[in-house]
Amino acid sequence: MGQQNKPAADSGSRESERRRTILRAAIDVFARKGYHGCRIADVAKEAGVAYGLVYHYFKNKDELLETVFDTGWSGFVTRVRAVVEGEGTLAEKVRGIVDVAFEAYRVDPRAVKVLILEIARSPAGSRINRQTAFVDAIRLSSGLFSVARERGELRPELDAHLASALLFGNIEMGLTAFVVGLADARDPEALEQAKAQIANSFLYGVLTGAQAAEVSEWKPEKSATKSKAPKRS
Amino acid sequence: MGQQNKPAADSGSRESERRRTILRAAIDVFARKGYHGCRIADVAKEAGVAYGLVYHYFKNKDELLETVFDTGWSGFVTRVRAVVEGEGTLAEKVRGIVDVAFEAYRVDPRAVKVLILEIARSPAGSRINRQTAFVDAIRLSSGLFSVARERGELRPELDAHLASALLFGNIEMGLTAFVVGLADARDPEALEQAKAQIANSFLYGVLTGAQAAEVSEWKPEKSATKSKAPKRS
DNA sequence: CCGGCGGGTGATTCGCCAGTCAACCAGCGG
DNA sequence: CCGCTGGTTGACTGGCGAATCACCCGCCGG
Repeated sequence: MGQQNKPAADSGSRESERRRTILRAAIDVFARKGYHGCRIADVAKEAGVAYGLVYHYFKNKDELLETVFDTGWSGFVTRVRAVVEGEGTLAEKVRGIVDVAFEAYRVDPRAVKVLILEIARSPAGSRINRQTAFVDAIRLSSGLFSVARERGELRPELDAHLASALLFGNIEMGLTAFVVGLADARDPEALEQAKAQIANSFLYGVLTGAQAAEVSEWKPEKSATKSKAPKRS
Repeated sequence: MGQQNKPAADSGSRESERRRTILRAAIDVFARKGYHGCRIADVAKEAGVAYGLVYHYFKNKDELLETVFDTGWSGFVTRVRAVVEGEGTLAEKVRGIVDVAFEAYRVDPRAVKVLILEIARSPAGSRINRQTAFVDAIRLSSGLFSVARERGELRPELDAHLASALLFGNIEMGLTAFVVGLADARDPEALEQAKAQIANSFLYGVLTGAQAAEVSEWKPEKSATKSKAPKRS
């Protein structure tokens, strides 16, 4: 009986509704109690399904986490790649990447929380090398910086990898501030502002003088939000 | 050496030799296998003591982790505070903070690894709010930036808290690169370079033009020796 | 010499939770 | 109407590991 109607088999295409429900529930519970702090029973209850069903769709707890990771991360990387490979100046692309990250957070804060808090730094355990994944993202955008450096847009003393790492460091820390509650996540104003500040200070920090001058002139064009924040100086 | 009675009682002063051995072992094992991946038995074996003795010195596994955290983090914060409250320009202090972090890594990479990978972002679980601790550090140095902004050294549109968060984000990401193996930790040259790049790109990113100009002139005075920043006490 | 005390030991206990499995139920084709 | 198939259920179990506890031993004071 070489049968393999395993729902997991055709990944991505049309997984059952149930599977997605469980995945969703897993994200929520992980976000609330952490991977180690949550029981499969919790996930099942959250999803409103029987305990055993979780194991019908996922081999084990690790695979569940792994799937959460793959889903979220691959979506992110895909969008980042689109930005990296698209048209635009370095500055525009950097802004683009920051946008992607913050948009992801706006759309689904809990998923981002899980990615940041649970997965990004997590020691040995399951098979997935999240470190590899993380490193891949850094490498992906580091190409951007090598090119820019050759063009003389980047401070020559900067290492491309490090620059890339710093960008993600900034983004991650900015998001962490929200995740952790340092900043108010429900305030869209705050999000916009943080986004702009992260991109700007990173660009100022990394570009050569000539390029940096242009940064100052940049204004957020699409004011989906209200006018720029009145900053008291 | 003098002998002391309740080991746990007088915290910090002179805890028994044994207690410290166990703590040390815990750090090593946590660094190797992660908090959740390690058994108390592993810690005991690593320390070369009996299983039960661990419970003689620590109430439970959580308290063990908590102690690791407190020890490492408070040391770090103390040094950071010294820098913050010491003499010097903003740029010098920023460099000082970066120094403190990297020096800590140089001295005890494994402890730093545990702090970064296991504790810094870790969800609900034990009592300690590491998040609070983290936030405290950010607040601590954010004062630096408020002052700097009033003096006009800082780009006026920057939020002091965010700037501070970004600094730690940069540092953390830089260290993570080593912890994770992206960069070669055994190369002291690489460490020095990363340090300089982090400090510089952050400063460029955050300072006003006038101040930033001075950054370019800065040179690491000694490659082998540490900077003038108050190093270990 | 005795007894008590505090550091030190490690087999035992005990609760928890991932993962299993037999039974259940809807639909459907014959 | 029957029986098969595949999604669905939840009681159950097996192992694992945190925490306990009864015991050990060297020292000190009386």
